[in-house]
Amino acid sequence: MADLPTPAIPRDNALHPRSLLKGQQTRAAILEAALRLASQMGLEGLSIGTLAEVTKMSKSGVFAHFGSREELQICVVREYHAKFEEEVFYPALLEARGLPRLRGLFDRWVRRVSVEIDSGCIYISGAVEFDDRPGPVRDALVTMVRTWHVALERAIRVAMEEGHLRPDTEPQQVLFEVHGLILALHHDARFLRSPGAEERARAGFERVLGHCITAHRAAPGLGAAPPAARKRRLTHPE
Amino acid sequence: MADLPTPAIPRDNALHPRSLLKGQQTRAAILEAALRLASQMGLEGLSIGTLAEVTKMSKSGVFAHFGSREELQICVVREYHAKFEEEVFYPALLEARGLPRLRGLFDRWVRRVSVEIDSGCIYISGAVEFDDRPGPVRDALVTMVRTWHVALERAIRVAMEEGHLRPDTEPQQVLFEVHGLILALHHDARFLRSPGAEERARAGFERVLGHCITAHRAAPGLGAAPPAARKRRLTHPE
DNA sequence: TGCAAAATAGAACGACCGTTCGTTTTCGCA
DNA sequence: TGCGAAAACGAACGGTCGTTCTATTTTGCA
Repeated sequence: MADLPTPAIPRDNALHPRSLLKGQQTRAAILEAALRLASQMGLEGLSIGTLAEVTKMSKSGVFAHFGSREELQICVVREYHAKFEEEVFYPALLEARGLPRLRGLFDRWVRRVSVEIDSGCIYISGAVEFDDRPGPVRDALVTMVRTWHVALERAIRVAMEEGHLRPDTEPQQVLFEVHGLILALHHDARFLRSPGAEERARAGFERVLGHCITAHRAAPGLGAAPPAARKRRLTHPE
Repeated sequence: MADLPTPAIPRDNALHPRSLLKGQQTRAAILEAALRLASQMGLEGLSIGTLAEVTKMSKSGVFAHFGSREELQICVVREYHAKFEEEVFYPALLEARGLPRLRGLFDRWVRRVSVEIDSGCIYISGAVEFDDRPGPVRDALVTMVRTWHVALERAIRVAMEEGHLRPDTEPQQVLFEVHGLILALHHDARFLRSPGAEERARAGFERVLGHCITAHRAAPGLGAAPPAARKRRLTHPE
């Protein structure tokens, strides 16, 4: 279950060095536009016609790259996952094991949702759109979110092992509450457009930690990066 | 700014006693079906054609009662608000001022979201669907959610006045975190379908309260109902 | 009981949707 | 440079959508 099955990228051809074959690079361009569109209108609001307009292509031209709207949606979900990995997960791995890394994960998560104030988080909107619409799109979404949850839970457990969090901490409970803070941030900032949501999310995080932290004032700082961050990826459960 | 302008109910005609005029009662039936449909498919997924099938009417027959799809959506939002008021807000007013009432509000809120595990909360799904889609539907949603937030915040303040919560409690912060717990409950139960979400939400609530409670063990109980619960309604801000 | 008004039906509209298919253009490589 | 393959196009199909319009039925009350 290592990772995303990289879809149909032809072998690293030794001849055509770094330039993707034409098809792949327009496909990438379409996907980028689709990601932007889906962030605004939701995965269900993503239409091939609009996508064709934005990319200045014909509907059938766009369509040919994915074979069906559903496949397109799934590709968008995977693309979002990759971006999320890159911006939130990987950078946090460079911070010291335990509490600093956990803080790093949350901090980048908050930042991402805040940045997305006018673009929308596909995990969150997708969860609502597909919560009772079975099918491969829903499955892909669930897999991605579960992956992220597992990664977060692991970070919490590591913080316990390192002695930063009390041994009686319940990782699932902490995860639940922290995720709630992010959802509330998304709701208040994006929907209600009430200011101060980001600070409230951060304050809430500190309060959640305050409950299970051992060394009070363990300097919220960023310890020096560990010598060699092990190459690790988010891996999908099951 | 008292309340919902009761829409177009003809004067309580002394002659046709309790039976609504035919139009009003089929309108009510349509609205009920619409509420059920919108809970499953979201406000955007609500279509007049499907609604006509469900109610065994013609599309134009359904349409005539609302004049536009947008009006229908707004009516659904208002209907949901009324139900929410009835099931969550009013009953909690019968409990003792302060902490008991606050607990009552949260308890019923949780119960509602849990019951809705297979029906969907329109406040939550609507917030995601309309977070960047301006218009009267979004406005109606925001108004309703704000109303509920104000009511909750007032309950928190009352608990402070009663001395149940520490005077340095920040009502907005508590509200933010409690709302996050509900959103996480909705997400985990409905989307991830992970068991135990309800208990985690309740545990989180107790932990949030634990931070600002004064008299530890103030018996989570339900004090006798106050002699005369003042007739109060959720009133919309602004 | 009868008549005006209200409620419902039914057909049709234009717009957009995802998808198919045959053609034309462009690309990648010998 | 030229040729086969890949990519993009453009028109069309069947379907659903919200909405409009004109009949037809049902209702409420004199």
